[in-house]
Amino acid sequence: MAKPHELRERGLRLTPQRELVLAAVRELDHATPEEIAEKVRQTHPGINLSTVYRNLETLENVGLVQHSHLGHGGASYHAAEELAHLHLVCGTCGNVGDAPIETALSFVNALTEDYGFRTDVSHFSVFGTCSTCSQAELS
Amino acid sequence: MAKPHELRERGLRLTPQRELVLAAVRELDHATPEEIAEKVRQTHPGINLSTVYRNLETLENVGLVQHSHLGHGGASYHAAEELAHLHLVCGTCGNVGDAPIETALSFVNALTEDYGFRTDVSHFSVFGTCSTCSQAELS
DNA sequence: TGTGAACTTGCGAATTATTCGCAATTAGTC
DNA sequence: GACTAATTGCGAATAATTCGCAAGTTCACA
Ligand SMILES: [Mn+2]
Ligand SMILES: [Mn+2]
Ligand SMILES: [Zn+2]
Ligand SMILES: [Zn+2]
Repeated sequence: MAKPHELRERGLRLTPQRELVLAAVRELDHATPEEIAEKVRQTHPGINLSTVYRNLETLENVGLVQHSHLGHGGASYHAAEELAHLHLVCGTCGNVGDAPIETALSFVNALTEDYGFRTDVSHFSVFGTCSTCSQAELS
Repeated sequence: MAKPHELRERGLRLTPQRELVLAAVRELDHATPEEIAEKVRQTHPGINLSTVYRNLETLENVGLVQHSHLGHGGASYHAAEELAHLHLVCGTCGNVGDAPIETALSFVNALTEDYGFRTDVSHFSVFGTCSTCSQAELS
């Protein structure tokens, strides 16, 4: 995982920390910097949280990882090559569900046509109420 | 602005701070707690930031204000009675554009039908690249 | 194989955003 | 007016993220 040339190819130096951060992002899904740090510590206990933050930023700059917002703040990271999908976040129970990007296709196209706005579907979260919580509301 | 009974009706006590916070949310648009505090200070210089936070939470609980996320974190508040609209946030220049909710109608309906997910269109921000930045990219 | 410049890391401190605890102050009720 | 519960201000506590800097590493190249 995280072959050397993936990083060098993009002009990045290859350090154990950087490789491990990238590997962790790929293994975990929608992971926060803190969760990524924890994962990396299984192999490299000494890694500092600020190193994780710096590497996430660097890796995002060269397009190897991306972040999105699932909760009311903070960022979660995922591998860039991962299949893009929508996040349906329930504001009541906090659950995060997935949906294929195609669901948003006509919406995305409408924004492009009407405003010339190119939507990054994988970055935005869709907030609302999940079906479970909707039903519970009927009480 | 912020007539007494609006608050009492909902079981809230009427304090100058609370009235002013609500008034500020209505005058400003997409305001952060800090911006709201500043606005309130024009009339009531002594207000504490934590009072603003507490009142925003209280007002949101009774449905008078709502929050949404425009940037990469933090929350912005707006009056609940305000016409709901989408926020198109450009990740390149940071601009926040508006679009009518209708644009998302078929998308929202699809989520309801496929997942029973009731989308809160006014809460989610749509990330992407605005037309200006898209064009600038062609260089 | 060295060497050195540029890049990274660890560490602790600084920021920023938000929340808490608590005593003093008010608002609403009777 | 008197009482009770809600609210405020204040300062401290958290949490999340960023910075500065000295020490350690990586990589290019001699
Ligand atoms: Mn939110
Ligand atoms: Mn973001
Ligand atoms: Zn739910
Ligand atoms: Zn832009």
